[in-house]
Amino acid sequence: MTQETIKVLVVEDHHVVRQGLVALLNVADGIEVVGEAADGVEAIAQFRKHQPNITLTDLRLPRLSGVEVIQRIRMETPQARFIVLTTYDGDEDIYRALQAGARAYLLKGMTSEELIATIRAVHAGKSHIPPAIAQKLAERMGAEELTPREFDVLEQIVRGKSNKEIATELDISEATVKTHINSLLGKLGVTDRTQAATAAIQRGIVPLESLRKPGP
Amino acid sequence: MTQETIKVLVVEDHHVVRQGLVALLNVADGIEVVGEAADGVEAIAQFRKHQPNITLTDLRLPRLSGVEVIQRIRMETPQARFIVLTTYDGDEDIYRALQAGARAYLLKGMTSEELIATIRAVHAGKSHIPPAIAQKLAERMGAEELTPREFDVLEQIVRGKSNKEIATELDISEATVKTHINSLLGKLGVTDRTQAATAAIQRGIVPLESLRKPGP
DNA sequence: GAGGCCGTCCATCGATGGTTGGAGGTTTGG
DNA sequence: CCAAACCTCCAACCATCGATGGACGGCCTC
Repeated sequence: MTQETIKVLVVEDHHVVRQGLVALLNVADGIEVVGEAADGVEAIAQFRKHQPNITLTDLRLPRLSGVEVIQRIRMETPQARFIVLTTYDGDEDIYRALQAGARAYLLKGMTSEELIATIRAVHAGKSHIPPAIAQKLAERMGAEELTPREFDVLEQIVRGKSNKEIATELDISEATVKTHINSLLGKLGVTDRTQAATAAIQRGIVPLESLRKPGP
Repeated sequence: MTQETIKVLVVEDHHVVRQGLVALLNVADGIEVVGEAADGVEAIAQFRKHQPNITLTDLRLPRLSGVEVIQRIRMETPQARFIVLTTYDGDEDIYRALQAGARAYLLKGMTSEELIATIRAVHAGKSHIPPAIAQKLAERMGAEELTPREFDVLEQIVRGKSNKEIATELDISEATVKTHINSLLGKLGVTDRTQAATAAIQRGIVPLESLRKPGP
């Protein structure tokens, strides 16, 4: 069965979690951790260096997000295989990760047996999406895509800006802001800006970290 | 130095993270993991059974939150010592954990050396709060406490309810709702309900998980 | 080139939200 | 017992928001 060992790259920014994962995987039969990375840039460097069979990665990473890591690596190595392992389960994250080419999406709550089984399965060419995740994905699929402009407006709403402020910020009229809001409310399936803000956060459309300060 | 081994209870709901922590701690000198728990109720049972010197716990747990676990255990065993280890850094969480009697608050990003050093320090009777956390705590200290009623209203705001709906829900007049909102806006240092909602989520005043559905 | 989608703009209107400045009742703690 | 903090309610005002129904040019695709 396990005639060849599976080379795994572990990408995770929390030290203790990463060390734990490495420890877990290294005792597993036929799996060898060939590299570790604590952020997106490092992840790409480590990938180039070790050419792992499987890259196990978190989504929220410093410097480059997990999705970006997947996209960039697949540009140079399309056959690379990815498993996303994260705490978050916002629809948008799942969608984007799978869209980018991840073969599996696991939540950190799963057991190490499941993790190892998934690594073997993905290495064997299969995909694996747990039912709970598939469910969310299905919901997300039915939803309409926000246009770039609507996204800009939504972001400002989450930052607590008024229509007038958004108009100034994006250099458009307040009427236009209202138009965008109106259509994004519909797409998100909500009825006012406050609901839009919480929905955006919950679904991971606007990452909570981006709220701290950074202006455009 | 380490004449006696420190007995540690690890409370963490994510399997892989917990296994990782246990693996890390067990190789450390003078530290022994005497029990593990995946939720709050189990944590209390394990504590009673093993009487650990240190309880290392996450805050977000199924069934009983980390804060509740700390409070309940300290009722029967006031000298119990707690280290909170979490991914989240909302001001409110930090405040409540420390308030409940935690001796240290660490983010999962820290190295295993730091973790082990902190366990030793806390066991030796010291407290340890990293500077970044102390900073947040200081901010939170300057803020006024929300009254229970204001909290109720805030929760409804986060759920996207209108003033009228909140009035019905809490069985008070819309005027009263407005009064509460007015005063909570002031306390949170924001100017409208949308900002109040995002601030509440960011600071951990209203947990994001509570948004899924559960009515009163 | 016709139909779509997008982004921009507009006006109007009713609904909702936030401000101000009261006022009365309760509970709690010194 | 009194003060302080809380909860409740009110009215009336203005600002903001969201809904509606257009309108126009640009761009892409078929």
